[in-house]
Amino acid sequence: MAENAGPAANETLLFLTDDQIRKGIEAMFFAYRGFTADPDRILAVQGYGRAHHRAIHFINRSPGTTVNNLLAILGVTKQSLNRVLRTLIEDGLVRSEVGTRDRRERHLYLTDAGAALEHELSTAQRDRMRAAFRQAGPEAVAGFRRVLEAMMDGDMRRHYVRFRETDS
Amino acid sequence: MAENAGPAANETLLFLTDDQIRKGIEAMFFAYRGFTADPDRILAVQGYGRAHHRAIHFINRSPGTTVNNLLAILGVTKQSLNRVLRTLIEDGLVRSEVGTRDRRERHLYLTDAGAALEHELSTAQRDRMRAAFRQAGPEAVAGFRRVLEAMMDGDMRRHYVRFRETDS
DNA sequence: CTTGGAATGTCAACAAGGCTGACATAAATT
DNA sequence: AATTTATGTCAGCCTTGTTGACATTCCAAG
Repeated sequence: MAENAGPAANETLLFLTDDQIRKGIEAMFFAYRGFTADPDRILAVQGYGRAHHRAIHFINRSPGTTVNNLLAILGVTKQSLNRVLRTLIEDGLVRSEVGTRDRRERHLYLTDAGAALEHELSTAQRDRMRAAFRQAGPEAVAGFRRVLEAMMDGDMRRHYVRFRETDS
Repeated sequence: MAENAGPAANETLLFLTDDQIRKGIEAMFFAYRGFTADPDRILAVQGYGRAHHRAIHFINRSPGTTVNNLLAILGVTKQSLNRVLRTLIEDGLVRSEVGTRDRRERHLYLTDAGAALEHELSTAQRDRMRAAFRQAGPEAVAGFRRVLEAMMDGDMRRHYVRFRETDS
């Protein structure tokens, strides 16, 4: 959208000094901690971890997604995901259905209990994000998103962009 | 789910819809993966992990910092930090000096080898951050920082803000 | 139709790096 | 002298990453 063809070049490039870059790096580090803090607290009570949250989030995001699909998004090994998935299924939060078209595939859905936990987690995380957005203002939010999108690996950006298409 | 204000506020608060918030959440998730990907690759070769990177980063940022200081910044237990620190000291990347003013304290410094690894890691991470900053532009970077600062926990923001001053 | 390879998912075992609890030691403080 | 503070260590647990081995299913070539 808005392009940065603005002021004099030396002014503009101040934001690219090593010191500014390092400040950005530390901002990512500290902010990510805040980003995960609230869900982590909820998950700890139930004996789950961040991996469970990620699985629940993306199953909720794409009901009926396959294990392979989830692997590509989460970027972990299938064995690692499978362990998390197994506990979620055993605990009745996730339902796994054998594919009809291809019976090797397992399609994943949240149960009512799973949806309830998802809601609790995402509410906590959204509350913090919403407060930060509100405090920073709409233009800052647009910039936040532009920088983050530029920071993603290409294949991850693909997953991110694909999700965007589902909105309005 | 939506915590939208009245219809009149709709236009100005579009960036606070649940859908926008969710995009921000997923942007954080995917971007953080990119953020750590390059250092992770370097660290894996040397047999280190992200915990070593964090220790090295903050020792480099505040040479002579104490163990307790580092604990507060990193937000881990001393047992956990000590394990990482011990390997770094054994491998000759970090030097631990008994404090002169208070001889209970250990002041931490990077050795030349430690500084070399730090430089390799931060170069990789900075390159990506710089590319993202350049691509997004200065206004976006300002917004990025504003949102991240608002997302931090209060005590973490304290460490973040303090980084310019000579610490301890 | 059969068979071999590819895709998908599961089980087992191991390592990194969090955590808690208990305890030791040395130095500073009261 | 007693207590508190800063640090280090041992033991053991949990989550979550890894690889290796293996079962099941599908599909396509022979």
